Amino acid sequence: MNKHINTVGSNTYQRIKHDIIYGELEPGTKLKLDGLKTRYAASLSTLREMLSRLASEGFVAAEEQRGFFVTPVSREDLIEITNLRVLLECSAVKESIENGDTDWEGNLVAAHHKLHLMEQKMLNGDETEKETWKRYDGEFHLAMIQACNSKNLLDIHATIYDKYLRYQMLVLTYRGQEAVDEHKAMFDAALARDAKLAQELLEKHIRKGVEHTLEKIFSVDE
Amino acid sequence: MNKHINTVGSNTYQRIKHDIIYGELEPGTKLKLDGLKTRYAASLSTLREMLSRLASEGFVAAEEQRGFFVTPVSREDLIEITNLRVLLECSAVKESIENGDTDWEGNLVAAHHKLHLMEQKMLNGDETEKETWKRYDGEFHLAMIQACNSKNLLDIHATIYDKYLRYQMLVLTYRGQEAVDEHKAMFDAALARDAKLAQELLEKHIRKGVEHTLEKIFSVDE
DNA sequence: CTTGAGAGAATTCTCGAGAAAATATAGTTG
DNA sequence: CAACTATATTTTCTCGAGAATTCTCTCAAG
Repeated sequence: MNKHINTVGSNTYQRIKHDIIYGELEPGTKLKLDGLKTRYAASLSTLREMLSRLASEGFVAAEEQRGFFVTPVSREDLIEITNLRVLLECSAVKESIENGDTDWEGNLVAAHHKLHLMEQKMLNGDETEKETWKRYDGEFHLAMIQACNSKNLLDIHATIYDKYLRYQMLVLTYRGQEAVDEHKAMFDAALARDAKLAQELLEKHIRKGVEHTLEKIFSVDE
Repeated sequence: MNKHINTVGSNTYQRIKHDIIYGELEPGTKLKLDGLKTRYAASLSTLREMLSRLASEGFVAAEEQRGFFVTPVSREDLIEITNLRVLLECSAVKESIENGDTDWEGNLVAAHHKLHLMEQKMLNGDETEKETWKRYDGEFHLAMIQACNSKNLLDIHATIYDKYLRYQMLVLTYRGQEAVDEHKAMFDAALARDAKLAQELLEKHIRKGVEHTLEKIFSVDE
């Protein structure tokens, strides 16, 4: 299915990134090279190379001569990430709806269908595949903006989305029917080529989801 | 003045990045590790680490098992970069104008003053310090958005701006009095706290500058 | 009881060497 | 002469070791 990238480097890169996003490496944790060496079975040089990459993407904080840390989380950071996501994704969805061809529509229909199936599963109480569900959610949002004609924008968006995803994983709340309806409404607006409506729905959708998250994570502490 | 970072790594990182932005390493060039090793006097591991970083920022293209290249330039890419810069910088300037405190105003006044002095020099035919001029230009634009309250946005903007700068350096045109007036108008709008006007002026300013560049680089070829 | 200095330990930073893969070259066959 | 194969060369990828730096703990002085 998905091509297996076989260098030690890109493998550990993906694993570390995954572990940060999905909370297995907790925010603020010191990433000691020697510890990572045993955990990921890679050499110091290789690890440094990948940590450097993750640092420039913002998942890792690097301090000169003092090592690497998992980037901490904070209320302010989540708000910044959210605003950026709204800005980028709303801009992209407009372009995408205006430029999208038949292939784009096809992929969008498929992505929404897969997401919808998973959402039904979740509504029925099956919470065994939260990670898969979130992946379909991401793929649906990506399908919406795929035709925006800007590789640069899609790249930046992907990173921002992953950062948003990390916050989601810290609580992993499911808004239920409400979110399902929002996805459907956005999907319909996109097929109807109503860019303005899609933008409005998208912004509300994103902000509502994050409010939910903000309350749960940063209600008392930090 | 500016603190000298002394590790071999960050030094070569800065030098390679500089050489890419200022065209000393031409777009598309194959970056052979062994060649870089002699040029920058650093080991393979260190070089790989820094090239990986530059790759994830988009200044270098990395192909699995096939090495590193200076990211190519293209008309489409410049247009994408421009649209992103407009999107990010206009959003940031609005926030900044609405939130900026006295410190922000002070820095902005200083940045505009320095830029203005340099522009006068350029108008008088002194073109010996183009790099300094472009630095002041960048610092002015940064000063405008500095108070936007989003580290994430400022980070992304900085990278996008550097990419824009590389295209500028490929031609290095000077629009003269026109650009000077535009800077002044934006500066005045910011001090008058007229966010909407500042946004409009900024978008026009950016797009005009790029049109100028587009014509010169991609008029015939590629 | 706090503060500072200094030795020792832990950690990061940098390097060159060997393994793995890709590219270029030469040789052979149809 | 073209196309394929085998070999040689180049280049990337990965690793562990040693140097440089930071951190930690102990102990003494005020």
